[in-house]
Amino acid sequence: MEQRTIRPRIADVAREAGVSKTAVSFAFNSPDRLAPETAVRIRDVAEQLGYTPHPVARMLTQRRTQTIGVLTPQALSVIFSNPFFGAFSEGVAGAAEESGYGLYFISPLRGSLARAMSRATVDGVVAIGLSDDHPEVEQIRRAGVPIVLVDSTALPEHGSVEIDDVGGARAAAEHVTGLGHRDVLVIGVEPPVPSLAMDPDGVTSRRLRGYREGFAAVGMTIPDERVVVGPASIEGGIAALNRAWEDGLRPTVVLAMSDAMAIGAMRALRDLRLTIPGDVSVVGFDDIDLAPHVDPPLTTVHQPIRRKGAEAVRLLLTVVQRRDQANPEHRRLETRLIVRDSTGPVPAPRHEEVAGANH
Amino acid sequence: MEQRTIRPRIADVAREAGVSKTAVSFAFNSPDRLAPETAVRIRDVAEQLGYTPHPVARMLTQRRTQTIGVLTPQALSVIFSNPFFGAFSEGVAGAAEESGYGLYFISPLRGSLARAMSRATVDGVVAIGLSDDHPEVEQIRRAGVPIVLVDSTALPEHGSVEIDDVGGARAAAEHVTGLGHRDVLVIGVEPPVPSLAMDPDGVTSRRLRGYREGFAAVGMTIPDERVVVGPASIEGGIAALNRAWEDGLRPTVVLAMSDAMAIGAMRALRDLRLTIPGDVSVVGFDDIDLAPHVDPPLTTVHQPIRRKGAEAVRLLLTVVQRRDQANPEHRRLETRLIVRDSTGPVPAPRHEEVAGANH
DNA sequence: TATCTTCACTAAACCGGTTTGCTAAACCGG
DNA sequence: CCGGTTTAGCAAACCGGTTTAGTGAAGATA
Repeated sequence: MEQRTIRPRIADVAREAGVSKTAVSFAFNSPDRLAPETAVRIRDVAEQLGYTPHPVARMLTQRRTQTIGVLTPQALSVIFSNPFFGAFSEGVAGAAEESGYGLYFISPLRGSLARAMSRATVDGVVAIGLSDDHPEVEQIRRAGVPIVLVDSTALPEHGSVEIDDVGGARAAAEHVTGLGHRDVLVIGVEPPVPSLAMDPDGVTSRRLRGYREGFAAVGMTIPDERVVVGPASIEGGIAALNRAWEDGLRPTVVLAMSDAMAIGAMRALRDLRLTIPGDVSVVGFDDIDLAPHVDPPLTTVHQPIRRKGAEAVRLLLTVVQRRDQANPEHRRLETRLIVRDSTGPVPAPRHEEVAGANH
Repeated sequence: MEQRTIRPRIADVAREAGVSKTAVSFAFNSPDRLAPETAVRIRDVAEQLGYTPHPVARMLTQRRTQTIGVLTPQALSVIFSNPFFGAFSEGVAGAAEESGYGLYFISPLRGSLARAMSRATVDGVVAIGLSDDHPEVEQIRRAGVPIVLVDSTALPEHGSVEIDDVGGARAAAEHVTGLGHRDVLVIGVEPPVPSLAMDPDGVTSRRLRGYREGFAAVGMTIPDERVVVGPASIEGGIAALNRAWEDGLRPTVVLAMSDAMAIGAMRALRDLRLTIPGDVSVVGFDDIDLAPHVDPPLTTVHQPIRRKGAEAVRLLLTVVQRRDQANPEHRRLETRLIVRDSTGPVPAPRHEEVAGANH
């Protein structure tokens, strides 16, 4: 019946209080420029009218939005299915809130990240997993907003936060080779856009390099056929492991690049009537909160997820607030292997070994 | 050295292309009002200048932001520590993306949710767990933006999505009473703001009602001393259980109102050298993705988390897009008990029973 | 008493777009 | 060849605020 109440504008308050728009603006933003009683009166009128400054108009004149964006090259609905991202967001949100910034999530709009970016009203962006071979990276950068990259170092002119992927992965590999394992399956995370070749600077490549270094130390290589990728979720892990299994791979250890995938892999292995770590050992990556609580408690590479998010925001805010793009900071956080119960010594060769598999 | 490049404005494009601002605007928004070749020329110039319409200015004139907000009464950094919220966000994000809407997270700004709200540039809000006894709820509603409530029915003039909390909780209680349990500990989720009394319409109250109904069926009551609350996280569960234990409670079953808390409780119980479900049974609530994978697989009340988020967005968008506040829709989604391995028959009375505890 | 400040407030320009109302030229049928 | 319609594009108003550059009166200074 009654149409939505039109929100009062600054002019309404001005008229009602018998002052100019300027005075109303002052009453809110610099009350000291008004006689105290005038300021109070104006704010009373505003309160009573239910007036509140229109945030969009305010953004326009102040030329800033007090908002930072979190840019993800994949749909949020897939990103959020990885528990890692929840923890990362926790770090981002904590640092943003602390500085009074709002949080806006930017993900591809009708297939285009650049389009989503141009729609976004943010003062700066934390981009997670945006590799420099992303087809739209140039357009995104041309938007001219400050960017901090997480998990991709490729663009040195922007600040960045990364972790020691290679070191962490190597430690994982050394751990399992030390247990006698030689037959490995690597489960990697799918790059957001199917590039022609695998981005050599992406997380997957870096961690793979670490795994290979670890195996190289005992004179082993990890052939490409032993590497399978999928989305970083439980489902992705299940699918990846089953695919490998159907391809005839019979690893004694699975190195997964995300805990969610590791958990999925464990599920799939169990469904194949295998025990962990009796028949197959599994190592994850991330050390999400739940890693110690799954069955069995997951051996994994710990990374400081929350801190990664928080640091990224702090880096971003220094350039946003100082308008100072010069010599951006690159920060690398440490990783470390956490040995729990999903890894154990290589099992004695099984009788019913499948012909032709893994030598 | 070089200051940040000033982004080109519509007037720059107009001048460069030798047309009016109007023409440029048309070239982007209604190209059919221009001669085809003119439209193309203008867009070429724009492209070459790196022009992209200023999103804030556009919002101002179009009087809409193409963004929806997710309102949480607690800090995002605490909200995100509950895996439930990741899944919920997944649902929200999926539905929002599908309709071309951006996602903005609104959480208290310097202690005030209303302040955060007035800063937020959104066309509508999905409010999760906003009870009507929240001190700022009136101010928030006065902002006049469409709101859909999730997990709180208290404001019938807004659309809402809820679940059958009572039924789910009752089923959980019936399950454990059926196993012979009588000594219960309820672990509830802390309301966002410490109200004077417990909000009778909050999730915690509703689920507690369900538990009580289940126990009432076997002639038992759950006294208030058997109910302890805390933040809905693993840590919160650990703390809650330990607190109860120190208070001398020795339950044979723990009913937790969130899986995260249930997992925390299991951890704490193990650290007390108790087995699950041998010594103590545990039931969760939510059925997060990881619930089947923890040790032991968690018996819990399933709720359609993603769908809850998606439905809320869809409800919101119908009122946002139709500008139609009339007879808002209230949707209730089903819950169901999923029995896994964290519950079992009540154990035979232990020898070393602590004097004075639980009869 | 004349001039200089300070104080309290305002009119107008501006932020960067979109939209409305209009005009001049091209087109069209009779 | 003339009046009527369409087409292509423009000037100006507008969205809802903030900020700049004053203005007039009161108080301070010489």
